[in-house]
Amino acid sequence: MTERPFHHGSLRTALLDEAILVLRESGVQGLSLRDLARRAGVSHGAPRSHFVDRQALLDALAETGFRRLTSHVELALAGQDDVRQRFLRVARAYVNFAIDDAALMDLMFPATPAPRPSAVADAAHDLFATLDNAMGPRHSATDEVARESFEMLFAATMQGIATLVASNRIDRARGDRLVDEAMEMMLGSALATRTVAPG
Amino acid sequence: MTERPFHHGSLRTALLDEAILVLRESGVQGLSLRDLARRAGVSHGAPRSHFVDRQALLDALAETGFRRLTSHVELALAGQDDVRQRFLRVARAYVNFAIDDAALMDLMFPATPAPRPSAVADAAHDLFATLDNAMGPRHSATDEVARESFEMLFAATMQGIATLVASNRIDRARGDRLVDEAMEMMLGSALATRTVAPG
DNA sequence: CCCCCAATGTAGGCAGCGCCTACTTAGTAG
DNA sequence: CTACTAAGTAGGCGCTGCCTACATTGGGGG
Repeated sequence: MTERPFHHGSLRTALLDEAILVLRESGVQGLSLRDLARRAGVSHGAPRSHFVDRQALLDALAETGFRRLTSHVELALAGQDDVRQRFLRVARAYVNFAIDDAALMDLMFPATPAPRPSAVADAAHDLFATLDNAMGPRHSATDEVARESFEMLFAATMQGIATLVASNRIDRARGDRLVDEAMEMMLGSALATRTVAPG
Repeated sequence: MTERPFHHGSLRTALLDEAILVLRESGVQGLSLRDLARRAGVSHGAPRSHFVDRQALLDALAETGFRRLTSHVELALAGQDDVRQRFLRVARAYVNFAIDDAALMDLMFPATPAPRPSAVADAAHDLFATLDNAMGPRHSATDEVARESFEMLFAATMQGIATLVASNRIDRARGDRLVDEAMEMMLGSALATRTVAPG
């Protein structure tokens, strides 16, 4: 009577959780719906009840990726110390996430973009809104452009460092130092003084 | 008698050229050895004479990618104007390449790295050696670390900007401005003065 | 000059995959 | 209790990568 029940109960979550592990292990190429079904102990058609096709699974993974990254950033933002320390923590959190889940980042920022479900777009928006809030209150409308530039440059630099580390071009310790240097450079720049630390 | 000859003559090159187009059109997921064979007008087993498996094709693509990017950078370096202008041109060339061939960049900097043929590693090394030379003669042994940091930060930032543009997070024009701002920031930093423009 | 051989391409089979359809089971709402 | 729906099963289709056996070709050594 302790047989596996007909209904899994939380197959969708189980598939996503397992997919994250496979993604870390074998990349997106190694991700197969049938394999995930086997690992979950269900038939090969079962995932279709939760994901209309493979791309739907990848989109769901991207969404959870954005949400996890957002919560990491929020955690890094907690605390009352100065803006430099906070940004440094955010940068480290961002890069560490992007390194540990590099294949997931490729799903979040795909090289060949296609129209995405609004849930993914919303999750992505939330991440950048969080980064935006992290910079504190706005000071003037004219600095809005500079502020956005700074945010994009911040995200781009962290993403780029993570890419170099993930692809084994530089090792992790070197990447850590690079993050520190990048933050020093960015926070010391004129662009930053007009946005993050005015006056 | 004007039949297609039994031997293609330059199948390997034809496959690689066609693969670049498919890569731009459909990404790495859409790249199939059998499809490439069909496009080249040969049987589905023919590519095996030139690429032992699919990964070998991807590796060859990565190698040609590094070589093409290197030549773009070299072209951007031509000219006698000051180091700022040269670096700005290199940055634009790098970002434009990474945007136009974003899927190829993923093959060059894979999220799930595996041991790669020495030909790929050599081509990658050549690219970074070219970037290294672009910074002009070295000034002191103690600045060697700062110099490498600057190079890595340069590559990372450009790669990150390209990723944001390629994945449609920011548009191309915004990316162009971001490149300018990034270069202004990097060349104005203390790290740069210790390496690129000392004194 | 010719013949043999290595390189190149052909043909077919195998297992795994994504996607589709028809069917079954389980939980729930009326 | 019964109907309806969500969730899972089972099987088929065409595609893929990879493997093996075989055919064709062109070039280099006897």
